[in-house]
Amino acid sequence: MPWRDGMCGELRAEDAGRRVTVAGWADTRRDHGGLVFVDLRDHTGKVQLVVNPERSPAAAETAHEIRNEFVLQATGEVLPRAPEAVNPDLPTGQVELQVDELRILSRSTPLPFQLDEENVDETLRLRYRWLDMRTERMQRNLRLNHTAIAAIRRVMEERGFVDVWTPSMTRGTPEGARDFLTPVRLQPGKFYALAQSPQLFKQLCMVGGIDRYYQIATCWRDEDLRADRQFEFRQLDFEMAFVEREEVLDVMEACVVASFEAAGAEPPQRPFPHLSYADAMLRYGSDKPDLRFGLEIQDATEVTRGSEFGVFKNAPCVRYVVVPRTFSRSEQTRLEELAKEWGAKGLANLTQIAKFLSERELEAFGVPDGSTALFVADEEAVVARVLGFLRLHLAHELDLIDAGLDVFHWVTDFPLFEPSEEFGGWTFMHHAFTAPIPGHEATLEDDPAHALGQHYDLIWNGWELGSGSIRIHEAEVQQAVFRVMGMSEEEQRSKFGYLLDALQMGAPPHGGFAMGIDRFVALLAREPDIRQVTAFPKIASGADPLTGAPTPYPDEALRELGIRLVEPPA
RNA sequence: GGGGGCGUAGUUCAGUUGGUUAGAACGCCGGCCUGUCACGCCGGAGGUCGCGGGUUCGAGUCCCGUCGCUCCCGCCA
Repeated sequence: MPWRDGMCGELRAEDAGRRVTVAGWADTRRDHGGLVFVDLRDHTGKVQLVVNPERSPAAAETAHEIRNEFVLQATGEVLPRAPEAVNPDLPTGQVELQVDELRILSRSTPLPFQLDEENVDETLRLRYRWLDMRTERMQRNLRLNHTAIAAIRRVMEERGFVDVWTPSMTRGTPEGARDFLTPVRLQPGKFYALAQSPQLFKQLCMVGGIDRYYQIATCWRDEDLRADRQFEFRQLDFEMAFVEREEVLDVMEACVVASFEAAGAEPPQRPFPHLSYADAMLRYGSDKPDLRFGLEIQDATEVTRGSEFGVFKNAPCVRYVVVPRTFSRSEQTRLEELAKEWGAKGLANLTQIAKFLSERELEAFGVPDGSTALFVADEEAVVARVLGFLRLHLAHELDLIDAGLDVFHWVTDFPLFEPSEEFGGWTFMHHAFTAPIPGHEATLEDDPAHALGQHYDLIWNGWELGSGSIRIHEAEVQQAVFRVMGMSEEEQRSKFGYLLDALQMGAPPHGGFAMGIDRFVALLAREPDIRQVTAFPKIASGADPLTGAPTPYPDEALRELGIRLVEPPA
């Protein structure tokens, strides 16, 4: 005897007359004293059970005991409902199951929260995630997560990618995010790090002739949690040998489109538009701009050079945004406060500074009536950042974003290096393995500031979905990059000797990409954070409210690992 | 590390200028009910107002501290 031979949500008018056994959870019970109605729910939906004491006295007796979320098994006859009893709000509303046999398979205590209640405290939901998972929302999200990954795997399969498992426990990378450390009993005093990404292993797969590698890879980073960040997350990680950038982007776009189609959503148009890093910073003040709205940043540096207006006169960079409305005195003050929080010295409103400007300047700005031009003058990086934040802030404040839009685009040609605030000198912008764009190999050591890399980011509505690059496949170039970062020959050997060795033993040109799956699925599900598409996420404090982890360990266990606890830093 | 928001019944919330016994809805318990579908009706239980201190004749309400949750900045190669 099977537990069930039909699914609750799938019964339809054409099933009338069938005898079926269904099993699931008691969603609601309407006990009329005689007749009892139970909405029985499984992951396919709900169906109404009718327990009639005249038809089955034993089932009726059992039915009175039913409470919310009891697990039930019911056998009976699918019958069409009388016309006036049809429930048009339920896909199964044409029929109901007249119950002959009813078994309570499992009982439930009253729940700590109601499944149909909205805005339930999230820590409580996570503490009892197995209940939360029964809601339509979580069922939809977890299944969408699966659907997207399944679609991606089909794309990779069709294109000849090979799923190769790479280690979770690996060598630490002190210059990246903080590592999660794993002590090892056999090697006391030493630590593995949980992989922040399979980056180097997938490159080694290319050297090993795998040609096209992919993995849905779990990655760990010990940094503060956010709406779009957890300690551990999965990424679609792939790498290809003998490819140009466009082939990599093509694979990634195909995965995005396939996921949309599998999810039953309208996929974005391909190919996705490209935007250079320089353009993104100039026009949007961000390397991951949200392109669902305008408010493009305008450059005024040429026009204001030598201006009579003191603030503009000697500023290395002057830019502005034109906002299609005017602001009150207090609104203007508030915006200026925000600009200062973001690092600006001030925020100039054109109408207030017009008296200091020349005809030529005023003409160049050409602000229409009813609009406001807001200026920032400072170092270029400060101007870009402040106007970038301001642009986003105003778009939300003034409701300029069409929530129905999905804008995908690439940002390309990133600088290879950025000034290192920690050490002085230079550090890489993304990672140390990105190849310079052709022609920049020779000069990168003399002029690191202007070396561009073959790096690309995929952006969806201002969220960075992932990034990739054409990698360095020549040991000399790799060593030049390490030297720019201030690494000695010895340091290079000790940290990355295995990579340099591999690059000297027949490394093909190669490149790849990594996309955060959870972030992608959260956006696809229109959820505000990745916890809503993750089965068992941690909360912002870094704890797991369900299991109570992390927990202290007894001293004996630590001693075996050669570890003694000290007071953590304040 | 810094800034903002929140914390009242199992849940979601209300709680006036500081004023008697802290309320509602849902859930829960008991009773009635044969066509309901958020069933209905009657009755009932349920509170360390996050915690600690202070001001006051009197604190859910004001002040200080603290804890928890959350969003953001830093951080996230």
